[in-house]
Amino acid sequence: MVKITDVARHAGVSPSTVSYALSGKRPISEETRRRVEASIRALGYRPHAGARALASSKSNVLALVVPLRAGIHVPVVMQFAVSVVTTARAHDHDVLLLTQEEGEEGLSRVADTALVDALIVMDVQLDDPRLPLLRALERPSVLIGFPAEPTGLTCVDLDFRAAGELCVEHLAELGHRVVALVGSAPEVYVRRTAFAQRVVQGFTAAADRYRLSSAVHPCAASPAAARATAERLLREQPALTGVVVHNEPVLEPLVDAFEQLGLRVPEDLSVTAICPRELAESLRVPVTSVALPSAEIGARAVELLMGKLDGAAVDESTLLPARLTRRASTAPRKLP
Amino acid sequence: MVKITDVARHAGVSPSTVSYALSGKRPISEETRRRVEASIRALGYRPHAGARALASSKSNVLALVVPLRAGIHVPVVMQFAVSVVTTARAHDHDVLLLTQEEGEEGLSRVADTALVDALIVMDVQLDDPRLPLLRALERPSVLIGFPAEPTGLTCVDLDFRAAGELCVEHLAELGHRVVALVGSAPEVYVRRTAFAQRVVQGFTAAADRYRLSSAVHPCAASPAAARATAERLLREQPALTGVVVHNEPVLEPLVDAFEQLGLRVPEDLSVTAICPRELAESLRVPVTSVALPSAEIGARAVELLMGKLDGAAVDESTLLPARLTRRASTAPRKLP
DNA sequence: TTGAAAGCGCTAACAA
DNA sequence: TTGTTAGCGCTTTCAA
Repeated sequence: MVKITDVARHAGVSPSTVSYALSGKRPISEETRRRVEASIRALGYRPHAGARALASSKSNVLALVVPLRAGIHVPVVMQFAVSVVTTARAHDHDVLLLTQEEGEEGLSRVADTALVDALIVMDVQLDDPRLPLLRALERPSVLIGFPAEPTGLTCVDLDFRAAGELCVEHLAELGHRVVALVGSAPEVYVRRTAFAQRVVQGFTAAADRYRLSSAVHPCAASPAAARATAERLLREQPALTGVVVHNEPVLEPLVDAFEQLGLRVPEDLSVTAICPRELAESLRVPVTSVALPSAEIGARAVELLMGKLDGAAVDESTLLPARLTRRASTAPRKLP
Repeated sequence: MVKITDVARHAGVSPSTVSYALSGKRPISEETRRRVEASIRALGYRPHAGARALASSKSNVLALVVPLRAGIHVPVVMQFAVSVVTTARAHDHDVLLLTQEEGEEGLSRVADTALVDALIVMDVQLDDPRLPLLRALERPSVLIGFPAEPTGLTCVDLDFRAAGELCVEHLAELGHRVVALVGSAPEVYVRRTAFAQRVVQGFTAAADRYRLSSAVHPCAASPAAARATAERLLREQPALTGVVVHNEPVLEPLVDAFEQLGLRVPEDLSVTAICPRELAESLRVPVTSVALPSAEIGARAVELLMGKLDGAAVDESTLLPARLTRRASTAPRKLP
């Protein structure tokens, strides 16, 4: 293995000069820098990560905790993960993958052993059991999602409450008076997952504000559940003309089910969704939607973390604004 | 930060005794072990990962390279990743996540800096550009998938060739004479992704052996493409009665498309798939399938790597046997 | 602008 | 069964 002393000897300088040439933490003459760089290339030198971590107390690794539970939409998780890795690499960091299963013990393990410098936690619940630990940890962390009590934590997410409101407002402005929210799987609510709760809050608040008749239906992530939900909606709210869907895997089967039940989208029923843009665009009838910007959220999480690692004061709360894009699935209510 | 010398002092032993008590690499008296463990707990000691890696030249971290390209089915990738992480943790290792994008440079970076002890590479192409590097690397690796020339590499995968054969054999034995393979997205074949190619080989070989009339159709991962493929199949092979689907996102829309075109499954058309078991079971008509055991493959990859890290001689090639499960989507051919 | 040298916290060879 | 000690390869302070 080539080490820093080998490079130093080859370049005719001291090891510290090589180190500084690499880190840029002190000025190096043009001439010396060139020699050092040439030697590094000639010898194929790569600094040893462990030695670096030991000497500098920085591992340049971030932990990413991904959820693996019922009701979460896997492609969205992957998009997050990829954007976290990509952004982290742009900041010269790597990403260690942890599963939710490892729980609090996993978090303290990687933090306390200095395996990672900082942590990103996904799928936060309103009353997440990991919060006290994250607050106490000596390493910075960023949550993707807002718990009920975010004080002392750094959180980033789409403004899901606004997303729920925007969908209802859009439907209300199109003249719809009876609306429903088809939400995530029941387990997601049982766990009090933050983002799901906030959509419900936004939906309900806006529906009340506009004096709409409204209902909320959790829905499991299967075509069968989608069909059952569609049937139930029509039974319980026969005058229904507006639906908000916050459940990716169910969006397409739900629209299909409505059409099979004789409701044309958007002629008889307007549908809006909160989901990744690509999904909304990919349906046979492109769906009016509030985009879920996974890549942006992941990138933002990493950047916040980099700020904290640099000792900067960063915003405790980053709510990415919800924006609604009109597509073919919504239309003014037909007058009876 | 609590360090090993603190623990040693607290327990009244030497640092090496603490180290050995932790690693079990030499016998420790019951009495001493108890004292050491008590001190570790009392002080909340956690060994510093970097210091460990430096002294032992083992980081206890594996690299996992995940694909992010068109035509790969994201949930399957996540299943792999999760099973790799879970299995790695069972062997006291962590997992560093790399994206395909980082390419060969990313592999040598994490290997040469000793950030990781070993690597797992997914989405291998028949003539993967990373193979020479992986062969030359001083650290062990395992490929998920078989390249054209696997000599000198350790590979694990489902026996996709056998999977393709099994599906055809099953159809042939049910009396079907005209069959088609609906494969992965065209890009996947352009890249010569190993598993997709092998399915085609198995499908074709078995069809020839049984003297079936057969055709292969790559298909993009969208409902629209599924529908177009269904129409094309019926146009080009009007006597078609058996279909093999090797394309997860397309399975359900394809079956729907066939039914809308007036073909009942399985009465008019028998459908088999190569896909995760859960997907095959979840359709309205459960699909006869060869299961893609992602979790098993991921676990096996980690175990092979652990063997190699322990200096064991492991099989160069691990082909998990393909097994076909009959479900409701296949039936004997109706006689005309 | 550069060099010398003291650690960073741990493991493992050597010695007892 | 245990202790002593020499590194592991790098960063960073101190000194020039």
